[in-house]
Amino acid sequence: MPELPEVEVTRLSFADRIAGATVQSVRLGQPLRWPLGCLPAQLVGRYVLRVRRRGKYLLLDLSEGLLLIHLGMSGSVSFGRQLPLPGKHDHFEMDTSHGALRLNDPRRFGAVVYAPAEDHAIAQKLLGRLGVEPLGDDFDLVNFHAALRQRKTVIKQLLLGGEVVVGVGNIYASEALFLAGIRPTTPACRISRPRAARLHAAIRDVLSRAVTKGGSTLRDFSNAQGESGYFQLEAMVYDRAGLPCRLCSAPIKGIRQGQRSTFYCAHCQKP
DNA sequence: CACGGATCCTGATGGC
DNA sequence: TGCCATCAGGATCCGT
Repeated sequence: MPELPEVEVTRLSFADRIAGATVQSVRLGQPLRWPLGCLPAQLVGRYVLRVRRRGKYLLLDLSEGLLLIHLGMSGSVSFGRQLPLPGKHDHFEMDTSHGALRLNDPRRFGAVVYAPAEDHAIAQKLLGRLGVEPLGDDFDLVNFHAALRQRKTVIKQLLLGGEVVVGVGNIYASEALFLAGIRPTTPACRISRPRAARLHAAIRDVLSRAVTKGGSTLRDFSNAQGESGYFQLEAMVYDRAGLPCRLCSAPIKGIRQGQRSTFYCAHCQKP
């Protein structure tokens, strides 16, 4: 579910409300991808300074230390004073003076990790290899094209990898490549400067529009206030195999790349 | 080293 | 309240 827009929409939906709150208790459910890294009781009494985002991670700056939250494939966050009783897939809950923060994650690919302020290594291990933020000033065309030229991997896989640019997941990778007119199977190093420019613009465009629309999620995304972004942004190619291209009516192709589904229009997108 | 594949886990869906 | 195979928005680890 969560690519950059969904994570950012989640952040925006509770960052202001939780800022300044004091942690009152922490409850864990079943194990997530990684252990929390401290005793739940250790977080009690600290307060939440603010909530940032890096790639697909939510970063809660505490009065001492940092809490990293990743939503994995199926995670969603709720924050409120009157949450329903915890269900079987609620695997992290932090009660605060401003309300309860809860992670629901059926597949448990997500994680909540505490990084002590004095231990730089933990945050570094999770965040250290991440590429640039696509909606930030550091995402510039010259560096982007230079990075593409160094990589032999196909462009779809490179976008998903997150080492060049973060936040582009499986849906938006297909969508951005469609907008850029580039076939997902194209080796990154063979993309010319003008085509890299189109891709650069397409990534920013599709992600920023999705944030504005509240997260385009084509399935079950909802933000921390329970508001759904369902189908608010129309997919051009994602999950449309066999259906007519919205631009040229040619049938959309569905293929697999690295165990992930990819969709493209063979007429509108060139190798 | 860069790359491709297997892997973690639960739930939904569709064919039989 | 049928069974089985396949697929799902992520990211790490491991072998080559």
